[in-house]
Amino acid sequence: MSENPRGSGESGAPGVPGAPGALSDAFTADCPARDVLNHVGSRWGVLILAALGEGPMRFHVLRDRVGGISEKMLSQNLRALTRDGLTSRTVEPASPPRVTYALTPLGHELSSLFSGLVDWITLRVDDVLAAREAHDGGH
Amino acid sequence: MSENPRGSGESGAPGVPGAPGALSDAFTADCPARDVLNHVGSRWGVLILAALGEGPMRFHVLRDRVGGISEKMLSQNLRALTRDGLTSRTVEPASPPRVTYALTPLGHELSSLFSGLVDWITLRVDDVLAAREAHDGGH
DNA sequence: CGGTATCCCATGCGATACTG
DNA sequence: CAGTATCGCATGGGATACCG
Repeated sequence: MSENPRGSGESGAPGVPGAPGALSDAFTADCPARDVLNHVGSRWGVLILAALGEGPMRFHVLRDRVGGISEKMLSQNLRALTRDGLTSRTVEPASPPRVTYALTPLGHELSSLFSGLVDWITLRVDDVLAAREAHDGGH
Repeated sequence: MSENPRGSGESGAPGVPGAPGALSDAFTADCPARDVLNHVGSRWGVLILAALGEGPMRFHVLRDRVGGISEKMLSQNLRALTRDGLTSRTVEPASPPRVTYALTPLGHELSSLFSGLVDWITLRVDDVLAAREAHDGGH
């Protein structure tokens, strides 16, 4: 994403980025919170964290659990999540190398939120589909 | 929302979209739930729904609230969300046209989840940043 | 098994301009 | 005010091939 040319000219928006101890929320364009949101709320981030909420998993198990993800994307997202302190990577030295990913305490909090999201979608997907058809058909 | 429920777990045969009685969750690649997740969990979808959780808003107010969004993206996302039955679009016939967007009951449920996410990020962004610096510095 | 590197295309998204 | 249309590029992300 690019810089916001208008800067922080938000009217009434809470949080001034850069101010010491200021409350910076994800609604503000130029603040770190937005960056974290884009990481974590990416196409695969949600599913990976939600999957790891079910327990630690090895690479291929995780790849299996998150349907449709490529190894490249899994690896890439996992590195980003580990860098952000949300997941941990543990290597057990064995003849077949054994790498396990797990949630950190920080990641566990997020995982709970995302599990809630996944659950909501499972519950409401029919309603959304019905609304979509009603909208397309009726219009 | 759920603490850590296995509610979204796989029950029986996974990965067969359209199978009668099959529970289709967002972990499955080719199911509608995944599609909904990608819509709703997009870069702007989260912020738009979270913003509308504060109350109905007109176009430019919403554009102001969601820092950095272009009018094109706002319009595009708003149409998608309305099509999915998550937001409503109300036009008041006036000399300056007055259009107000609001959450539907369905959208309100999602908005609550996303507000939780935004709040979490606001709370934990410092921890993530610290972890990132520790990772980069130590590496 | 658990990755990384390269190629390449699809599309998300911003900038700009135009409309009712 | 509240959008839509068009252009163009940066990025996301799949396919494939290769490495420890």
